[in-house]
Amino acid sequence: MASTWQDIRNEALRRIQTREWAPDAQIPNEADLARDFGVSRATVNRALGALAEDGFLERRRKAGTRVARLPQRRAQLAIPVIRQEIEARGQNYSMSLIARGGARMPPHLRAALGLSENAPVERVQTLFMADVRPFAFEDRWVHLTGAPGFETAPLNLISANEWLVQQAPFESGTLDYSAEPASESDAHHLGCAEGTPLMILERRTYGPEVPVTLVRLAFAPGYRVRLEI
Amino acid sequence: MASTWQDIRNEALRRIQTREWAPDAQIPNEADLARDFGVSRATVNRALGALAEDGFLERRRKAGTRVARLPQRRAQLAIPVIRQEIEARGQNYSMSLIARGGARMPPHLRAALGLSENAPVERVQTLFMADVRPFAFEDRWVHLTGAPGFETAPLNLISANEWLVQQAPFESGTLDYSAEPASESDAHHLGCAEGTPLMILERRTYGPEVPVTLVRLAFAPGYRVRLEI
DNA sequence: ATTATTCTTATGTCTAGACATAATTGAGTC
DNA sequence: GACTCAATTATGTCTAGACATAAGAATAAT
Repeated sequence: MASTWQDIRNEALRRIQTREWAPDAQIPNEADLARDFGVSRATVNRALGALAEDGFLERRRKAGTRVARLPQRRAQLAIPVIRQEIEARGQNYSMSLIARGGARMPPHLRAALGLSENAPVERVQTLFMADVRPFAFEDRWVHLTGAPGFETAPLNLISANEWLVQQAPFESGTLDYSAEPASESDAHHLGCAEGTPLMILERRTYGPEVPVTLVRLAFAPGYRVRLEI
Repeated sequence: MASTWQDIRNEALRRIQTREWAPDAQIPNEADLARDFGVSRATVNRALGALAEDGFLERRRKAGTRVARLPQRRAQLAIPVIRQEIEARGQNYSMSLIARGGARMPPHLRAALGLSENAPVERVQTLFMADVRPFAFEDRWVHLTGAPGFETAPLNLISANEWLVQQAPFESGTLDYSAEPASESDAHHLGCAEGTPLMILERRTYGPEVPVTLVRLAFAPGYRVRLEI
């Protein structure tokens, strides 16, 4: 008879899915539900809050709670830390630093990250291997003001990715996946033919104050991005 | 002076980011933090729970709370409802039913969805347009037991996707993105050269009891999947 | 030494009551 | 009718206290 907040959430979800609570319709308020279920209002609040978090319900003070018109579910992707991704497959992770240095950053990339003309940047190119096969080729620009100490990071020992995750926790960012033909450089490093369709990830991350890094990752052919719902 | 649970969360996050609470280290227990911050334990619990949800902390009963070794942040993707995606760009959505009927489903696809040999399925092929340009080509298999009434859905008026979302709310599923060369069929419908790199989405959805649908979506060249953090 | 059993402890959750806050509703005014 | 302002109301959150539960730690039995 004792109901946990998960029980309430499951029952509410069932009513949504069976359309007992129709899309866009108001559902009873917390106080009434609490009475009906025989629990305290805090418990109902926890349950409905979780469903709102997951996009099944829309809640507004005074206006009440309604079922989302399109149950816009969100898929979650654990941000790829390449080492973990490789190790999760039971393969052996390794990486090698291909190139590193303060190159001139092309204006369109500068603009994409929101950097001024003379902001100090460093470019790092890394190849990641799963067992003996190339897994991904990374071309990264790091804004040194946004990642102090990066110039002296031992990138032969730890990948730029992991160094940044540990040393310069970011606040926000975007990931953009696209399908593109392998460039000459991609093909060379990944050992595939030029023009082969590759999954490309472009990632931008921003710290509390300034942009931190812009990354272009080219994955070896056959790579899949999996999201669970 | 009054602290909300968000204040506590922010302060905890600050300590994590400044490494005042180092990765993998234990942090004080809820009771102590509650005393220090001058709030109730429930409030601390709410704050730390949120940080655990976001992957900054790992919590286990009795063992206590520790800072995640790698703060594995999760990116969220709003599940693509194609009409919304097109309309969000300010373009005009339209679609046309290319083919529909009860074809024989290839064994490997059957297996992928977990269907038996004689489960009734229907195949639907749809082309989605943004303004006058092809946007995506959809090849969908629907398990009729999992989506009762689908045989008579007016797919010339409403897309299979929207019909299913509204009529057969699913429980779980997977999305798989990959980069593949355009097949002859893809190229024909999307108006690109065969072999052009395309973003492919393979989506499987399952109802409470049975599999519902397996979809392969080929997006026109240039398509990007964007995730926000 | 190894295994089973019993503390012990930190998190997980529920309750009842209270106040805060946003937003709609309705009343009163021009 | 259009506008302003106050009343109302549903959600958001806090508190203090309580019990539940998982799992590490200590103890007892093999």
